[in-house]
Amino acid sequence: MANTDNKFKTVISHAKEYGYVFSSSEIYDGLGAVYDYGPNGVQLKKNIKDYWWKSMLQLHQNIVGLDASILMNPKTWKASGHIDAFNDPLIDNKDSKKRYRADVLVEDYAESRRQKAKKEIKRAKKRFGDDFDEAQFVSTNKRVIRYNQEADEALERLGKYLEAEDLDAVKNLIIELGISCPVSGSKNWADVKQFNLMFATKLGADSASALDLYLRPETAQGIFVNFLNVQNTSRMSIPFGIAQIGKAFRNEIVARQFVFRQREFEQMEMQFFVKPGEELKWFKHWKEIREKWYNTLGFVHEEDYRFKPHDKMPHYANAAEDIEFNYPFGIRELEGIHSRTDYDLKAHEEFSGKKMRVHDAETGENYIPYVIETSVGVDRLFLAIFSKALEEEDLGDGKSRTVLKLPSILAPTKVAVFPLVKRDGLPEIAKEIIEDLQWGFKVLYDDKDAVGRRYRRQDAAGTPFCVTVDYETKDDQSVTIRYRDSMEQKRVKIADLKALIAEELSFKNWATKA
RNA sequence: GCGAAAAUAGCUCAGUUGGUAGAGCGCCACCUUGCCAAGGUGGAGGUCGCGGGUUCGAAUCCCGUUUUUCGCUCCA
Repeated sequence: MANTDNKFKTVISHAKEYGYVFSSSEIYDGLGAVYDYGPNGVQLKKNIKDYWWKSMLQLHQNIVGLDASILMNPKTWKASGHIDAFNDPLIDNKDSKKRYRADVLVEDYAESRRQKAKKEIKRAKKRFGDDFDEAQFVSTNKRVIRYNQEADEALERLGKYLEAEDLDAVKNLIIELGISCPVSGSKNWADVKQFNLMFATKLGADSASALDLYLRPETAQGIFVNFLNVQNTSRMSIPFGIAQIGKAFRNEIVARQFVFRQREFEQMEMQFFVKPGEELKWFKHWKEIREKWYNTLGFVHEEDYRFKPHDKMPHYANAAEDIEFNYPFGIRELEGIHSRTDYDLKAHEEFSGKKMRVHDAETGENYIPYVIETSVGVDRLFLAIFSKALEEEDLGDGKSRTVLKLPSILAPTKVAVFPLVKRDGLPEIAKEIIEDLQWGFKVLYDDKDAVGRRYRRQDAAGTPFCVTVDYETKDDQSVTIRYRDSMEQKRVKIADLKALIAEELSFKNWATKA
């Protein structure tokens, strides 16, 4: 445990030290859970997005792109269910001025009942020793039965009231159960209120007549409301997909764990429209595609990531699985793959009065397509890739090196070019090489310190290739290329350098890795 | 939000029972060296997270606050 804590801290400080991630407005003490991407970070993030975008758009003839706005007509969120579902019931204690989630208070109460039951069992176990029959005791002991019953009943009623959106009943339940404020012990509760996780804002400079808006809490709705536009203009027919990368905003009550859970975050989503009844086949299909995609980045199934069906189905889905990644701080969600049925398009048809349908040439019927969604958190993927890549590698003889083994296709800087020494015309040759390579790749020049130290510096920054110009270069136009991961060196002609690196960074080679 | 821990130079940290801020690395300049980091000389850089209080005197003690990490909860 201490190990994983350290690993996460190492990841965070390495990200800062090498210009990947800074905390936002840091000189003013930052802002809770908001982060900025530095010079290397922005490039890595862009490369991740490009790799995903190409994998979706270039490799599928039936997927097209879209960039919808962050601001949308507020009716969108009524139709999507966010205004109703993106709410948490909160309750304030009037004495302590503390705010709690009303449902959690009841759940904590139920848990404390169960703890009491467990205590009884423990006590009995001690008393009866080896003869103790736990199952028998649990089903006959009056106090244990009562505690467990009280817990079950509280949870059952809570569920019923929340379902009915009866907030007064939730408050009365809290009072009836005698739940007190964990801080002050007070039972002086205010009314239960719904807390909205959407960022509210206003459209219009005149605040009196301004329209209440929300920053989008997910990018998906931008795709759904544009469904007809895209379908009509791109000559797509079912099945086809719409892909989008963009920011979304959520007023999380608790935002934490570095860039993992932020209030402002970026999503990469593809909504795939299919015939009703075929959705589970496509659901499986996209799971496989996404699995292969992660494998091309060197992610290992079951070791780095796994598929996890949802415990409770979202309101819009009839099948839902997460891809969870093994982060330094635990296994957490990275991507959601959902079968959203016709929930969204149907709702938009209802609320807008516009037909969200496609024509089936075979049956002659018009129908609302079903949707399979794959949705990745860009910042989460960034963190997954970055933390997996960061290694403290043991080189033997008590030596080690810090190396950031980013997939070369994603690395911010592709090549660093060094003159072995800073004289005798070697820097000039190095700069000539850079002038040529920079048309294809992000290249960097460094002539400070010993060359070995320069290699290590690039290892830590994640640069996959280093090219060194030495005295031999002047005689035979050859240089050494040194590989970050293996530390091996190869002698190549300057003329062959560009093609060699292009091959290493080829999208085709990466995307078709097994 | 509750509970726990932390905050001193760009980074990692030291700083004794309160007595005027230190090291290593990094950075800049010069010298030296030259294929896997940590040679020499010189230099820049800190109102010790912020605000109060106690004290003749606070990085150190007390209170508050902000930020970060961990546990509980939710999501991409």
